[in-house]
Amino acid sequence: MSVFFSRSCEYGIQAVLYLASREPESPIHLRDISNALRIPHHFLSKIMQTLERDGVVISHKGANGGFELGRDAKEISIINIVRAIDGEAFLNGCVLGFPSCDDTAPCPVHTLWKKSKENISVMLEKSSVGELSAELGGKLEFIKSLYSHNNPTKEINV
Amino acid sequence: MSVFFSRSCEYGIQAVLYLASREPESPIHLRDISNALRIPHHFLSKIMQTLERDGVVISHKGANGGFELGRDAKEISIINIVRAIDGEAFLNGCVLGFPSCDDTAPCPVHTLWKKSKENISVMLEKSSVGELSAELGGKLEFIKSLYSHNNPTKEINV
DNA sequence: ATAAATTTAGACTTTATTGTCTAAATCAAT
DNA sequence: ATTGATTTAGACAATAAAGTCTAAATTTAT
Repeated sequence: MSVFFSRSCEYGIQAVLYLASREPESPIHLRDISNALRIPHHFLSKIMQTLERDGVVISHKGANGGFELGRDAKEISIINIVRAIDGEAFLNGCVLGFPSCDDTAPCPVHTLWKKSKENISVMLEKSSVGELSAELGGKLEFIKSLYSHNNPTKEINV
Repeated sequence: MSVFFSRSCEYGIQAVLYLASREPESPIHLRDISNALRIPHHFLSKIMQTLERDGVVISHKGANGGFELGRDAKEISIINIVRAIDGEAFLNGCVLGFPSCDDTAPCPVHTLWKKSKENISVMLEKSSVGELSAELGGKLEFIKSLYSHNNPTKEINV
């Protein structure tokens, strides 16, 4: 697991990037996403529901259903996904776990950690998933390549 | 819990900082540490054993036993504690969980994350626990103050 | 209307982490 | 030697996170 996000959150970010990479197709079936990203189908289902409630994605039920981005890809940042899934507390709190650590009673690494947090916030806020997927040359090639070393052809979670 | 370290790791860092802050006293009883830091006694015991195996601390059994730093406080960095407890993988791997993300096949935030990682590495490597506890005006006052809002006097884990 | 495809819901299982409890081993002081 | 204080060991429990399974609800297409 990432040092930073829960696995649910990782999956959510991956799925939204995948949707962005396939625009303007839509909607995309959950099974397409879970197959492409090797994410357990029903697990991803719950994550997508969370993102739906938060407006990050829109779901369409029934035959020919699926998911699409909730708004323009340029208007969705990673932070929106993280907030929806891991909540607000992910960048609050002392990195060493001291309960009352703050600017007035800082823990030993408080100042250093603050700088790192700023960098991370920039990473999460400033780039939209539209930009992120476009930078990679668009489309879904980058995601496919990220799995090519492991399971070249096999589909799972069927 | 921290966004970054396991709770075990948080406790380990806190405990080592506490030892550094009380130098040159030694050894310090486990119960002193767990009381001061509100850490479950036997849980901390296992963490200290892990740190002992890694040479970060030295234990003394029996009456008048306790723990002391395994070497000069200037020679111990947070990274040493993290490596001992959370292992090597904590800063490896893709922050989005893509299994083959690397410089040649980067995920969308690979480059941005790399910069953040560098900042965090500096934080963890460059400052020794000696410096960190000294910067705070020495001694353990900073740690006491970090709990003063909660349980002013009560001792737990007895 | 019916059937097929899909999302939604919720119970359940598995696994990892965190925390608790009891007892044994070790050492210092008397 | 005995006692008391302490670390060490390991079984166990509680909680949270991750993953699986079955069935219901919804929608499109025929």
